[in-house]
Amino acid sequence: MPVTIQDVAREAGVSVSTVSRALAAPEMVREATRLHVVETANRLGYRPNRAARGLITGKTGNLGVIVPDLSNPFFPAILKGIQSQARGADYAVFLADCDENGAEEAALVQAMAKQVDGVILCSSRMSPSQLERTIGLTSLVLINRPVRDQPAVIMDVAGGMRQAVDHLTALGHRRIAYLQGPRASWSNQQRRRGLRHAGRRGMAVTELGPFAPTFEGGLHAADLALAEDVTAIVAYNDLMALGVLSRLADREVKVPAEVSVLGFDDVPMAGMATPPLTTVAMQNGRAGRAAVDLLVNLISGADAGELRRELECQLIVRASTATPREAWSGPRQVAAPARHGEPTEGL
Amino acid sequence: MPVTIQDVAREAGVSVSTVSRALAAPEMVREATRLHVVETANRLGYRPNRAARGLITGKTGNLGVIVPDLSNPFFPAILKGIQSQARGADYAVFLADCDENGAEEAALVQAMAKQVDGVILCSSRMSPSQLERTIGLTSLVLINRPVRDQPAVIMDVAGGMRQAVDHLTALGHRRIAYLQGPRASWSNQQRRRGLRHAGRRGMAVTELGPFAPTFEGGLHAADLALAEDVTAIVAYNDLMALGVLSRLADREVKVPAEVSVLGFDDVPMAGMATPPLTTVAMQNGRAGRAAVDLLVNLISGADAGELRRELECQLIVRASTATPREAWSGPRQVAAPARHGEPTEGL
DNA sequence: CCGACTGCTGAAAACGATTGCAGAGTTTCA
DNA sequence: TGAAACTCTGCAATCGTTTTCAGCAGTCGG
Repeated sequence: MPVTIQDVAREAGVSVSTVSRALAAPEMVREATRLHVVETANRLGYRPNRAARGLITGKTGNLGVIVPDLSNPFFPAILKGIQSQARGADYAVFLADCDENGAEEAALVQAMAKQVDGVILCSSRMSPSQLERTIGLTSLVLINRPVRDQPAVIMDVAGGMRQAVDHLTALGHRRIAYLQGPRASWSNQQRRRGLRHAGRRGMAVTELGPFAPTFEGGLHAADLALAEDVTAIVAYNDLMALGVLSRLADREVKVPAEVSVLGFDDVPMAGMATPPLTTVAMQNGRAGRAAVDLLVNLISGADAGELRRELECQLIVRASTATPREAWSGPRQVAAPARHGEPTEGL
Repeated sequence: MPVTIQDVAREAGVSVSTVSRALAAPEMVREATRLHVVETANRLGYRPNRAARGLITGKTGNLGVIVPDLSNPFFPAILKGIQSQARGADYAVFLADCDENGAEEAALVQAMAKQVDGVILCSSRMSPSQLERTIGLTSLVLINRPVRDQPAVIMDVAGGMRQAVDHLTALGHRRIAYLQGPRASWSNQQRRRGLRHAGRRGMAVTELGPFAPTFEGGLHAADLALAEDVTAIVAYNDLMALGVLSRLADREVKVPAEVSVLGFDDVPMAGMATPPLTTVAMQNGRAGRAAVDLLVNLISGADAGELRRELECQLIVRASTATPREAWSGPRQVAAPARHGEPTEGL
């Protein structure tokens, strides 16, 4: 029922080869013929069968994307970038969710390998050995997980952390807490690396955790952080930071008057929290687009292409950070008269 | 380089036909041969080329999914359901995001049609005529948008609204406001349909809007709602409800002591808001799974399958709704002494 | 003992595209 | 004018699979 290249050829009165060339290699056929063929193809609504094409060319015209968890708002943002860039390059996108499971992720790549020209792995959860085995199954581009000389898009998280540190230093903070995410994760390592900058700025950092990188993890971590003698809390990501904010509100600790809170990722919710969360924004959309560029280059064999793309992070200053009015120390008496310092908003 | 059916045949000392049958139609080959072939195939790591198979069977083994906007937390939840169910049925999933644009959506279906066996449209943004034209391009299953006798998964939003109304009635509310979402949207229509139930319960409903179904829309709507003489605010969705919550907090209106707030969707953030939001939960994961079931049935031509699947909604009572302590009326004096009614939490 | 039947296997024709090769025109140049 | 060079187009092979059809061997009934 669908219109094939044969139909077009018959209708246009030429051979299938000519049709194929008219559409794919314009310079190989006479201009008049080309126009005629193209017109006929359009009139019939011909669209080449990609499976058939793939069979002979060995290319599928598809890209695969694997994310650890779709319900983590961090990934849809990347996905949108991948989507739009892939569409522009005339690739379709296969999506799979590995449920934070490295083995599942490896299996998915394996299953996808034959149906795609390459795969983009977002924040891969695979173990190094799994990853090592997976490389070579198909063209791979990693996001946020550099491995040897594998093409990758990485975000300069350490740089982002340095911005955060400088921001807090400038405000006058001298003692801060960092709430760790999953200890093994590359992102967590990078944040800690950036934290070393704090020492050079004469700031004392207390590392707590690891905690679950979730809202609940933040609730949990908040109490521990309050028990430390710090004036600012830097959370592994925004979800945790939101948890911290929530817990502090419950305990009637004023943010940012008494404690400043800072997150990572700039998820959509960050700007809507009370107070709006100061956070380190990642360029997720651009990361997705860059990954597609890298992958397309890799596929087309243009080894001239760069192998690694590093994206800057950007501190977004909102209302959850301010100059430390006073250090928080020890448990607070619930009924203590609140000092209504105006919240220094807008900084 | 990849191992083909020919390789397996040669290695096993049989013909390609036999290999094909051994793997796909076990009853057509002798048990001993089958085992031998299967063993050889596994040993060589053979995986059939789906493009080649698709060429002859006319089936691709792929499903397409189109969502209006990935960054809307409502859709990833559905997507996860689609994912896992599709994987179980041995289908791969093509994903596309139409950026809330009906024309784009139609174009995407068109582009996908040849590469998939069927498409799932989540909350389609197409106009009726666009949709009408799209039906027939490929097998189509709709989520949250019933059209004629097209197979669809729909959520009983009206029923959910009735639960919400009953909940508020039981608490003693008599005057509520409903903040509309996009007026043309099916979801909005359904919520309004459910609202008619309020009349039968002797409750007065003020409909406001339409507003943008976003956090900002909620900020906007909150002020208008406060100007009405109501004790509860029902928002089109959770994002709006969160906006309302935020705005009310800014204006120092206590929720739920002074006004109850209620949302729809139960997005992950709803439970993390302060106060945690009472909301009508949709079974997104199940909706996704059901859509895949419907689509697979449709594809396999088993017309015996049901055409429409209706899923119940479930009111999740959290802390943003309570008995109306007093009606809100007129602008509040900012410095008025707060009556610290304990927030009746847990209801 | 022969024919029909059954159960299993292999040869070959598809599916829809791309592409190397060769042939048919047309132009160029001696 | 003839041959060479060059353009353009068609034929046919090819990709990896499924599926139809036919064939072979063995079994069973008569």
